[in-house]
Amino acid sequence: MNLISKRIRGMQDILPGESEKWEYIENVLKEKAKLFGFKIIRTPVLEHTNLFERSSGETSDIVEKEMYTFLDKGSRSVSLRPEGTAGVLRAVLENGLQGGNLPLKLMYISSCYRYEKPQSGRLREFFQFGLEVFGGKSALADAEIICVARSIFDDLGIKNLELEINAVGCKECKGVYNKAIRNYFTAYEEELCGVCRDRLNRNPMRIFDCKNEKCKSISKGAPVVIEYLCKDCATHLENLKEYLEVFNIKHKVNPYIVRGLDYYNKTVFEFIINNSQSPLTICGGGRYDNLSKELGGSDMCCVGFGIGMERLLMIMQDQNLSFGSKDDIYVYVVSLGEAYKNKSIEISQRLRNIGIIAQQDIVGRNLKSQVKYADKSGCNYCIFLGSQEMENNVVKVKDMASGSEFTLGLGDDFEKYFVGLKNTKL
RNA sequence: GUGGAUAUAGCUCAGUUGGUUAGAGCGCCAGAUUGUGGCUCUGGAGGCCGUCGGUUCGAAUCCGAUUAUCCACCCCA
Repeated sequence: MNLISKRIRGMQDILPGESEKWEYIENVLKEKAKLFGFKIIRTPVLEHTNLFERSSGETSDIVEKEMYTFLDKGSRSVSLRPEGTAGVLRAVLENGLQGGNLPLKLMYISSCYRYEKPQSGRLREFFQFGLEVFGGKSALADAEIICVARSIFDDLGIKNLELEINAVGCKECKGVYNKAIRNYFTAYEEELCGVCRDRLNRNPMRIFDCKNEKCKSISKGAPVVIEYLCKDCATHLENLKEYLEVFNIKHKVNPYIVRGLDYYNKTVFEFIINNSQSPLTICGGGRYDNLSKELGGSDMCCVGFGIGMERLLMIMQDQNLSFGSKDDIYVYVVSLGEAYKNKSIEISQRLRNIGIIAQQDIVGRNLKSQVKYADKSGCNYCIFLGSQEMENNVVKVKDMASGSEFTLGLGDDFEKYFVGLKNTKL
């Protein structure tokens, strides 16, 4: 086929067969978050570019080379959101929700965009599920969202999942620590890889992320943030650990977790899958108490996380997990000629009115082809409507699984029968 | 951004040293069976051989460029 236009690079069509899996996961995510009092927020895909420059940091890779940024017709620089948090926080501040009933708990499923080289599990358009709690200073807020994540993964049946937490300190302890760590790495400057030498000046903590063996071994001897926490930050971490105990959530402290976005303070955490060749992070988040002020808002404590939907789906498929079972009933109304079309429309409508999926022939096929189509599209029951049935005001019902047939009157019994089927299936 | 592989029907792929009108399996549509799905048989539709250019009497096949996809690296949620 020679279409005049094809899918844009890095974009994905989610077709029936696949879309049901998304629907299932999204429902689990939303329902679970609702149980903790989270409400859905929807924000625009497009934001002014400076929002992301401020939130992610102007020198971050995301802003420097991965954003879809362009001028709109009024010559304003706008960008497709590369992540979910900034837009949500902007919306909260702009609509004055920070002055309302706090803590405010919000969730979202957003499409996000990054101009990267596409690879399996990393497309240019991707979906992120996120939770944010605004106005929660206590470590209980941190613990609670971690608990939501943990419960979601448990509900989905994800295996080999570990929670790692860390503290990256506040402005003060971060400053002291950055000095210490810069001193340490400067001693090894010659041995570091090129990228890390650059990191040494810009953001030395990121050296921990390097996969270069040499850099890794040097990192091992480096001082860790936890040893440099101020009293407040240290207490916060201790409280978090205690709350996690109460929630009965296993965790370990990994002092080397440094998340890509540098707006985090105090708590950072990741859920990591350990069954594959290399560990894979499927959920990352933390506290970002300073971002609200950074964006020009009032002082407000924030904590949140994001889950990459594509990655979550991939892991579930790798682990052969179930995406729920469909308990819908689907009935196909087979009519044996044009003369019975109107009646078949009426019957289909009666079924839909009681919440049963109903289809009928709309292309004028013969009986055999109608049944074939019905079967292939997964129908549970076929209803036959022909001259014999019309005369007696009945239909013939066929159970497609067993192949058995019986006659059903078109009075009230008709609805009663299918409602009954529905109830036994639930 | 770097390297490697690939591109032929809706899908998975054959296609000889360059040689008539481009092939199979699956899927799709229909018939065999004028009131019944899964099995079988028969027929049919569906192709600018990714795109552009070059070599040649002749290109799906050789050469160049370009685009896209996959894998690894780089980077990163």
